[in-house]
Amino acid sequence: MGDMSEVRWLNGEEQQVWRAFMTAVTKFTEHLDRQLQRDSGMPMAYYEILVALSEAPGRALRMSELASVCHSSRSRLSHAVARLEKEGWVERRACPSDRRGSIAALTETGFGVLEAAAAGHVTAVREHLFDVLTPEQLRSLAEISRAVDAGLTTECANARREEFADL
Amino acid sequence: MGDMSEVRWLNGEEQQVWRAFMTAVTKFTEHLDRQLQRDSGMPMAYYEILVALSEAPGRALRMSELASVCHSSRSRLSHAVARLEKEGWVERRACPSDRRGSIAALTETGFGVLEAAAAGHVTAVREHLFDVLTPEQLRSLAEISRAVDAGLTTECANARREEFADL
DNA sequence: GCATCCTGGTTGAAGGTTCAACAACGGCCG
DNA sequence: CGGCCGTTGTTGAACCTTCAACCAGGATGC
Repeated sequence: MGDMSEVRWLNGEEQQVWRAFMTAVTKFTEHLDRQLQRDSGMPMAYYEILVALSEAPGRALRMSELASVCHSSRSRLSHAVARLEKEGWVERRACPSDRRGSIAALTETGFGVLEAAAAGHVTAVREHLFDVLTPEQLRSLAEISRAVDAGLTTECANARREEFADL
Repeated sequence: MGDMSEVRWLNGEEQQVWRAFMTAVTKFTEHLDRQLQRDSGMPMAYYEILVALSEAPGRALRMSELASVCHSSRSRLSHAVARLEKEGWVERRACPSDRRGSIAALTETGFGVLEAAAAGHVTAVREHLFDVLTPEQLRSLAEISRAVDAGLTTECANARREEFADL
């Protein structure tokens, strides 16, 4: 925890930016989530798991790698894969090199479901993100995203360093 | 549903922007949510309810208005206020002008909790958003947010129009 | 007045996420 | 080998969100 003695509050203009940003993100992700749920019966987090698997060599990945690719916790992934397995979209295999390991593999059925879901999802993304922004704004959004991501990554590194400092 | 016969897929560059954006948003909101949960015992959605109430005249709002301010469904809000009421941060009152209505009001305790939570939350927002972006990028982010929001708003209107068209 | 429809709000069940606890395995060092 | 620690993955409970169903009260039309 940093020093809270001098909080740099947001001024009026900053608040406007902040709220506009949060509103847009909330509505946007909610829209995508609802679209996928309605048309393909899965939330966006599950769709991204299928995408990650489909792009992996052999359409299979170890759970821990899958978790890191999807920015997901192990626990969440474990629950999610359990559901995807019950649907018959993914199957679990033993990992030959490490007996702790578990490998999630996309089934043919799962690949088909993903192919069917992709069209609607991509269309929604294009309509509500790419089509409403100019090329200039898109470039800017990419830069902004990378900057925010970088800020969070170094932050996590800092947090880890502080943890060690406590010991 | 629109015509899916010619899906305009994302090219490589577009995919990069898309993934960078989603990664940044996911990590960012997760970070804020975790910070609030850890330091103040509530998720961000609940924090925003308290904020909305604190800014309303008399620190009270009707449920439906509160829902629209917070971009929340009625159901979600109902559950959330139930929890906030159990904590003693919000109380429900009858609405004098409409006997169906229910009014959520921030308690003194709730206001105190909000004040205590605000410092850490605003600090996190500043560190991971405002501090990592240039003034130019912030202006751009505001424009982008407004454009996306507008795109979703007209889309909702279209959806509603299509609903009517079906009848 | 009354039938009808719409709006405001709540509820319960089902599904998703988080957190803490745990079991099982690998790696390392004595 | 044997003890110890870090990693991998799962589990169950608690919590949050969503969805559909529902009740109660206003609004409209006859």
